[in-house]
Amino acid sequence: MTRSVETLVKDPELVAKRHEQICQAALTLFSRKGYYRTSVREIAKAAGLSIGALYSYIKNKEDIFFLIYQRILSIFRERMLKAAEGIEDPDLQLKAAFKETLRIYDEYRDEVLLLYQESHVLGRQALQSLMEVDRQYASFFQEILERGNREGRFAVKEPNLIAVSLLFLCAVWALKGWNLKGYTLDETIHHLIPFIFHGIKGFGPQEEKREPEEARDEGSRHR
Amino acid sequence: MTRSVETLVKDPELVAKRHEQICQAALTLFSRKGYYRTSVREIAKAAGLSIGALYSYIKNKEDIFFLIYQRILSIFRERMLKAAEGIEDPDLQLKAAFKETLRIYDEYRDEVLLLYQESHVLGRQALQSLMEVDRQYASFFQEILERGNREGRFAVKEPNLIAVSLLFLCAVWALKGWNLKGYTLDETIHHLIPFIFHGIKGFGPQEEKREPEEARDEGSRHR
Amino acid sequence: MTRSVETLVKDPELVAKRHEQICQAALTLFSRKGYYRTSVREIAKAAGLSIGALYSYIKNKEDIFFLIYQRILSIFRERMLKAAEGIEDPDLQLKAAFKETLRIYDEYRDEVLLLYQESHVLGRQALQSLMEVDRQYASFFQEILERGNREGRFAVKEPNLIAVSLLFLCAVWALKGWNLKGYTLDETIHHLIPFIFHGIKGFGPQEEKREPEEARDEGSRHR
Amino acid sequence: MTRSVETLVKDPELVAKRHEQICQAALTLFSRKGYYRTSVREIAKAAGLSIGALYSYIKNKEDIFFLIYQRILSIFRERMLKAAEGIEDPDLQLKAAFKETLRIYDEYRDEVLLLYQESHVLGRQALQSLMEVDRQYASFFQEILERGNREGRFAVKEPNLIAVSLLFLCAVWALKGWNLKGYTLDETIHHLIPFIFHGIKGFGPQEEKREPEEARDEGSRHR
DNA sequence: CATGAATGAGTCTTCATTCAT
DNA sequence: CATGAATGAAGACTCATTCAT
Repeated sequence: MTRSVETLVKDPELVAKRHEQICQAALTLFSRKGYYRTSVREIAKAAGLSIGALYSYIKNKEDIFFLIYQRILSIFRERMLKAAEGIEDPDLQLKAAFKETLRIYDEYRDEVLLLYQESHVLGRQALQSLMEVDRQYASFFQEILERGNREGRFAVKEPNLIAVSLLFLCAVWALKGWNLKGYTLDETIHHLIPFIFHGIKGFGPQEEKREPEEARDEGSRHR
Repeated sequence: MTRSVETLVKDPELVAKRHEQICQAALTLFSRKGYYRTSVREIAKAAGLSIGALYSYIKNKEDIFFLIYQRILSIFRERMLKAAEGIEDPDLQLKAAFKETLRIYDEYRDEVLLLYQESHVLGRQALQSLMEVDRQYASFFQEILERGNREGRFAVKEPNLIAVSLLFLCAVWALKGWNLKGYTLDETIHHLIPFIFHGIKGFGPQEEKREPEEARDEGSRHR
Repeated sequence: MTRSVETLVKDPELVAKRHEQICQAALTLFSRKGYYRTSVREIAKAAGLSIGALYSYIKNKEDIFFLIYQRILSIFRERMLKAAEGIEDPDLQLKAAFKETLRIYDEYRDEVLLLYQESHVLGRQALQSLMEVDRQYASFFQEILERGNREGRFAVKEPNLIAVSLLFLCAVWALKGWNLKGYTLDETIHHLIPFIFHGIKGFGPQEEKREPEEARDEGSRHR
Repeated sequence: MTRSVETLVKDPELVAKRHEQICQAALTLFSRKGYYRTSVREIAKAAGLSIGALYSYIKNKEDIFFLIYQRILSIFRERMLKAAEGIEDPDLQLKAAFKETLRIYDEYRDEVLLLYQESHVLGRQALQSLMEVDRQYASFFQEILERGNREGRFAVKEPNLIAVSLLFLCAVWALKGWNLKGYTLDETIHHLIPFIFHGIKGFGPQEEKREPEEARDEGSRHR
């Protein structure tokens, strides 16, 4: 967060445009070959820039990673907050947040993998801010849980711990997808939510509130 | 699994001893700096070997990674199976398996991190076998769940999906530990298990079976 | 022939210039110390390039060898064909071809030595094309011999075998020069030609056709 | 010649036996892969010795080459001298010497190739002595030529030059054999001798002296 | 005499980064 | 702003040779 990518070029629009190109190109390459196996030359070529030009928009190879990572975090946060905002019912809000996060992680699976696999590329500082974002993200879940507790809807002894776990669980799909090839994303969501709510025992009260707007694809038929 | 590390030196005892040294040294370095930031020279020095000597016990830098990864997998499988074998009650067996896995992941946190972060270092083949092991590991959880279902103790619609998720959840501690600094390992286990059994609703039947032998550290007092 | 040297740098003129530098430098070193005893670093230094720069004009160390060898072959073929073309009289044409080849081999003695001594550096493919060129070169001699036979001027039973032998004989000077230190190149040519025409018996018809244009340096005084 | 291979082991018989093993093994490898591409390890293994043992019978890798080369030279000289000794008639003696040399070169083709291709491996000293042997070998041909001249049988203006050329010509078969695949060794000899005697004109007196003892395989029928 | 583990200098090669044009 | 040639430090790996057992 504190850190930023210094550019030689000053025109902010151009910078934004170029950064977009660079991220696009680098992400594909990083996903396929990993950060270290990808050379700056390749990124430049894939981005349609000369090396010289590339280096007018970044200072380091690390910067490229940082660029991607910044982009991801802002997208994630934004989308998730938007998806869950204004929902009063804790059950529905948690569901919405969880579902959206899974969807995002699915959509940005490459990016998620990158964050998990190559985050050590980032220096201390950047790593700290990544963790900070993660914590914020988790605390968003935590607040829902706590509200649910207060309203007598949840019975979560350690909301912090469970929030972190829930957020982490969202990454199963992205990180262990190869182990879940039998399921679609929606099926995964569909079956994961009851687990989250009632565990493997699954004998909690069954009368769930319906979410009218999404009844088709994952609705409340389950459990 | 099929693949093995060819060595110039033939004495198996010496090879084992040296491989131990190498793994020890490499693991520390890999954990601290990542695979690519660690040079073979450093590993050699840390292992107390000359580069030449090191290279008579491995063929590649990749081999070093493979060595570590082989070691981890065999340890994990063995310990987990032993910890859960012979337990009749599905609740207790699942608890035992889950707890042991978390404990192992804690004990071998560096290794787990390595597996998650640098596994792309492995070529196709090795990667396949890693996935295979993961699948086996998961299917062990799956069988417990299925037995629990049959005996009317669990109500898990998709044992496969949930098994993968449970296994994945074991990695929270190792991968997100920095976000759980407030908790000890035992606390984490202690609070995660009810979540797994009853979800965030937590209103399932509360009379849990005690595990006589381990009542002290995680017993059923909670909830 | 098919194979070519890929370069990172694209400007063809620059590439040509650098390749020239590299060949020059490498040839000297290879001649003095052999291919394997010469390090790429030395070549770079001798060529006035940094290693990095050198490697943007070649892909391999082998490429350097290939470059030299390509250069030699094209020079040789061109010069020899030009020297002998358009001569009607078989005696004179063979003489011209033989003399020119010896001259070339003298001028490019280092290169010839390299071809004989280090050609095994080349992979299968390049080796094949080297042999092919050699065969073409020999078949040029063969055609002269066959025409001489048809015109009743030569009596060569196996033109192919003798052509190969003649071409090979051209390499004496380059390969066994140290054993012929008493002779100049011209003396060598001067005395080798009668041997080729009449053998050690040397009692063939003595009235040789003069070659007006070169009467001075090697003329028909001999025999 | 002056130089010799120092051995740690003192028993001369054992040394001789081991040297034999080493030469055998090394020759095969050198022929296939060249001197530099062959590692001492490989030689040791191929010779059925441990590296340690190998190094008790040589001081250097170069020594191995020297060993082979010494062996070749002594064999060559011995066989050639024996083959030609005591023949009075210069024609027959030259023929005998030439034929035997070709045969030797054929039999020891690998070794000949080695001498031509890798002789630069030898240091100054060894190289000098190799040249010396070559000179001696050539001067043997030279003496025959000179005697032939004196007896009015040959008309060789520069016996030295022609002797060197003749000796060199013997190597065609070994060095350019791949270009002479159509011919057998005997055919090659059979057609090369008339060339040497009468050149490409081939119109010298045809009444050749027969060599009674070898009339079958290459006799004077030809021409 | 034999063994083979150990040594480490040296090899080829890559790649992030700079800077003159 | 763009280009891309140049730089050279650093990396993985090989291999001749030694020496303790």
